[in-house]
Amino acid sequence: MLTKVQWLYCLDEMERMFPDAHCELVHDNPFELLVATLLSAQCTDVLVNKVTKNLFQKYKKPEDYLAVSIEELQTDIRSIGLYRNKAKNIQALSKQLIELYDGEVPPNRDLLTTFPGVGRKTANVVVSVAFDIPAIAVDTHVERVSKRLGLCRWKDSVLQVEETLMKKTPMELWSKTHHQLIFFGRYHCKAQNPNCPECPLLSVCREGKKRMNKIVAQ
DNA sequence: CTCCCGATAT
DNA sequence: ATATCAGGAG
Repeated sequence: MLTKVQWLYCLDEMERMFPDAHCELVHDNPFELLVATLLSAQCTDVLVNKVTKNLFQKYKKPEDYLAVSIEELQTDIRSIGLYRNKAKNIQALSKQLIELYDGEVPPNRDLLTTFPGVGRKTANVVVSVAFDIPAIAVDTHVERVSKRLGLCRWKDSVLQVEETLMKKTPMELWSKTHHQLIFFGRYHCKAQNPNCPECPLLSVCREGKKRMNKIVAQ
């Protein structure tokens, strides 16, 4: 397991690697971020941005998503994948926003998770990015990197990973650390072929040292 | 646990 | 051909 000192070393190195890590989902307001994040499930943000570029010109407010048929909305987001669920969720979410929140996205994680298609990860992204509320959204990259490093156990749930990250990271760094973990996972510690030989975190990484030993043994 | 699902990288 | 992508719901 990583010690507190080793984790703080990782934070320092990731700051060197990705000093300007940020949310890469293009958006102009909390509602657009909510829709973009919902669309991003099991899909790259590059593809989400390609779709939302047109989508956000056509649909500005929750009412706009309810003014079209489900089939039309499906067609507008089809290239994203999982488009039937996502179209249904966007319309149901829009309806709930209008009826209960006057069309405004509530800046509260627990309220956000009551929306259809919005789980803890999506809610954490919205409160953190749109409202500057400290949170650590655990997506596939954050989970993989945390487990490879040995910050948490392989069997841990995403909620346990999030709790460990919050416990071991100073709260004022939560949002920045969250984005740096994503950049690190996306561009360096990739799911396929992680670049361990050139990794600044190799000296403290459980999985990295294991992989390097395998290479040396051959 | 399974299902939803198209686009892209390997 | 297969793995993976800013997951969530049943």
